[in-house]
Amino acid sequence: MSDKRELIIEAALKLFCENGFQNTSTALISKEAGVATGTLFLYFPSKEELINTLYIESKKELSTYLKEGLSKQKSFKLKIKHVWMRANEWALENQYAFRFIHMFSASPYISNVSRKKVASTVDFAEKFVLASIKEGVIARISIPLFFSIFDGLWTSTVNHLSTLRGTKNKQKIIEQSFEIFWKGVSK
Amino acid sequence: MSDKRELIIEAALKLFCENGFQNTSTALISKEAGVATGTLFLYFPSKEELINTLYIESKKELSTYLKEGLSKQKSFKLKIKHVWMRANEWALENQYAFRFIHMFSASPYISNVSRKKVASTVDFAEKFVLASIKEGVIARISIPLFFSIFDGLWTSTVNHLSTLRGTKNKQKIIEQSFEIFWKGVSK
DNA sequence: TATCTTTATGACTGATTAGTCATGCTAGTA
DNA sequence: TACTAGCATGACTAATCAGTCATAAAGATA
Repeated sequence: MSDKRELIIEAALKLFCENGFQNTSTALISKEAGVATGTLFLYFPSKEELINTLYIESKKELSTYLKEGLSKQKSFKLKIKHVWMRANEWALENQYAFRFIHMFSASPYISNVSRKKVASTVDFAEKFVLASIKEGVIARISIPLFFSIFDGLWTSTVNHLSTLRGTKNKQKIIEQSFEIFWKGVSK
Repeated sequence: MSDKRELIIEAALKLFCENGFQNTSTALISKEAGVATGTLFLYFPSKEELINTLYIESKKELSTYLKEGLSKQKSFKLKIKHVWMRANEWALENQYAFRFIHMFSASPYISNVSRKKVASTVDFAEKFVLASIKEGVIARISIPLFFSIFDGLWTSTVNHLSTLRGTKNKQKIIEQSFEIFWKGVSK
């Protein structure tokens, strides 16, 4: 992957988060990235494609990060907690990417193409969540609802964290939120 | 309030939800509303102001709807459940307004002005949530985190509901989600 | 009916923007 | 040094859009 492509991605993520899709022109992105206006269209056929790519790649990065070290966790609770902790860590370390995913998910830009391309983001979790329901570890709810709740709690936790200062404080909130989630979904 | 103003608000809500802020021109909104392009600017000084107004008025409507009949509920759990049920009902009945609030909250458009103007949306709940924490009914978490979690779970529940068919099914999910929320936050 | 006020219209404009393309640059090869 | 291939440039353009304004219609008042 080219150096300039990466610069454009970084710049676009930042500007879209700070000013929204509407108020971020391709010229501005190029300027922020330190490349010519034409260069952007060398790597991305259109602004919309750039936005979709940003989403797909951010989701992939997140997914990879969540899976790392997962197999070491033995119990279902530990597995889920591992994913929870890493999801929150990732969001704090990649604030622009996190906010972008959030913005994009809420917007109607999501094309069917991108929806499908990232359908596998939580695939890895589906198996053990299903297994846990069968084992009676967690309440009898549908998998999509389970993921939806995880996602909603994750998002609101991170949004809450961004209003706080202090690393220790944040760690405490992340643990607290997980306990709330776990109390809620476990049997 | 003028008739045309209302038509513009309805049209704008619909189009913004369907096409996003970027791909919805003021001309298109006027056309959908059945008024002249100039008329929009008679009621709203700018597109941005229109967007802000949409947010503020939707939030106010929601807030009013949530408070209705609240005083009849005796226990804290019943009060919160009342708010939860009405929040979900409102979202299903006002899908565009709900999606708009969601979109807008995720976007950076939120100006400080609108943030302040709607700060009172959940004011009414603050008192009895605080009281309940003191009474030991719910876990010792901060009020903002409590509201953040409520909001996150509400949003993800409604998003999940929109993928389903059948009123009875939906009602079941709403109850299920509330139980998860309540198990999570209560002591 | 005549006069005044308010509300509505839509053609128009200045500014902005996504995307193009002819040209330039750089690095690899011989 | 001469040639080539592909990356990079930024001035340019066709299209679009937010917002204006001169004009007109509709209501109100007397």
